Amino acid sequence: MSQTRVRFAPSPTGYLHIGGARTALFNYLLARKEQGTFILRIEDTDVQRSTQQSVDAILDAMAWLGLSCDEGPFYQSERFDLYQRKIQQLLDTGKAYKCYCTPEELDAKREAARQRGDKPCYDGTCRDLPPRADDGTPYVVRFKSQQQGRTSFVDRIKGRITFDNSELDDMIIQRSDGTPTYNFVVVVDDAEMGLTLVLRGDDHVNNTPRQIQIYTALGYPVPEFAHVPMILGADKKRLSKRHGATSVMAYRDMGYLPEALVNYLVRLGWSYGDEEIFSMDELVEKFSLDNVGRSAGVFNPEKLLWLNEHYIKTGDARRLGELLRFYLARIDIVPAEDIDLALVVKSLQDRSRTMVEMAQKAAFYFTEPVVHDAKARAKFITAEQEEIFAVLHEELSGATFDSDGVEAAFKRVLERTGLKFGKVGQPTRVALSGGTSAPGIYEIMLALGRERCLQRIKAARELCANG
RNA sequence: GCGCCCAUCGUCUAGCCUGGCCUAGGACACCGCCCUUUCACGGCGGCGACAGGGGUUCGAAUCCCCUUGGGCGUACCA
Repeated sequence: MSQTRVRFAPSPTGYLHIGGARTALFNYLLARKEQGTFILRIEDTDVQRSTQQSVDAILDAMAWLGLSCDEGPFYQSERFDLYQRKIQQLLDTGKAYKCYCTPEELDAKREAARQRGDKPCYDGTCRDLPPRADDGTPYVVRFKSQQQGRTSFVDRIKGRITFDNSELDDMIIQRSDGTPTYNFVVVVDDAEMGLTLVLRGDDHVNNTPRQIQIYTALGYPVPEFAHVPMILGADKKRLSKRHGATSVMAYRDMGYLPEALVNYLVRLGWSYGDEEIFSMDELVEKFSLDNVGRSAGVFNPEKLLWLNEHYIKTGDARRLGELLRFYLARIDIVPAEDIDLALVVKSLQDRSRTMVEMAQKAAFYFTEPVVHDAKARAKFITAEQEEIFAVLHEELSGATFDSDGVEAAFKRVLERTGLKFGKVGQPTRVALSGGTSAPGIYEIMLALGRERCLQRIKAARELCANG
């Protein structure tokens, strides 16, 4: 195990979204590649907005994607004592101070600054106040930031980034209710958990200089940073619900395979030459921050769909069969015991872009009696086809039910009736599946098995007779 | 407004660091042809980009500057 320690630190105020999933994935990949440690930390300092439900949703989504952590989940809400001590330490060393300005005053000052066209920074009213006995007046604790000079760091993705310290105001590290704020706890935790690299979203670059100052004030070593670009919608705006689903689990519900989402997400912002398809194992081997791009990427649902199609096409039929059960259940279908789901999957793998689609297309296998599409029936189940069904029934009765066997039986039907493939194939398809658009007829026969085939052909034949 | 970041086909990207191999490669989507028992799959081909302007250089997608465009931040959210 190497020294590399990274983390994913979501705040449980909703489900795991696409952007968060990619950040988690990159961290996970790095940890695995370097045989380091992947830590999961739940950032729930905002007690109001955090819910256990969200925590569970995030955990579920990570498990589904296959992103297992080595340590955690840790909950910041359980570490308030630690933060408290660190804040006191800062207060004691004069690196933080109590601020008695009210939210209303702050808002007014901010607004005034905006009016003047100035940067709306805290003006430092309480910065140099003499120590004051605690008389119950509410206060927040502010970090006394460096005002001279510059703070700069080398981002592993973006290169050197420099901020003028005059840009940084004294931010609040403890609210008036005594709870610590994000920018403070993130530093304490990242340091206490021994992170060697902080890999997170682009939206945090602006927080980095102030965080670096806190590391220094607290005497912690500063880790490396890597800021991954945002994911945008087609309109180049930050990805949100109006761009479609942003929840990872929504993709599972829509019939996406986790490996497809993982593959898509990793390629959005990272590349490895011209390669497009990567298994998790390959990613662990090939992933590197060196090939992560610096610019934001647009989420492209169609490419994700293509990848999903690919993984369905090449996936193990038995595994997909088990997954299919889940999607079948969602449309109230409980597969019959005697039908091998792997055969069903094999017949549909090249025809389904999502598992939801596969379940829909698979429905006919499990529906008794078969519901015939009206147009298809009018055209292919008429008096004209009665003989076909009769002969087919006979041949299938004696056929061996393997792929050579059913094919041979079908060929004999062609010989006996003197008809061409198409003339017999379509009626057969309709009789067996109910429609004209379905898997190959041999595949259907094998999945259905002899009894069901004979039953369905017989039913079709009866329909012919009845007009 | 101010600050930080970014900029190659519609989209994801290769190439950029270490200028010439780039008449800019791959993938998705789209279009066409082929294959074909339906629907699909597949195969082949096509369309399509270095944001603009200045430099530096024998030579720039690659280096520098400006402009433009976009993203992020600017909370007692994270």
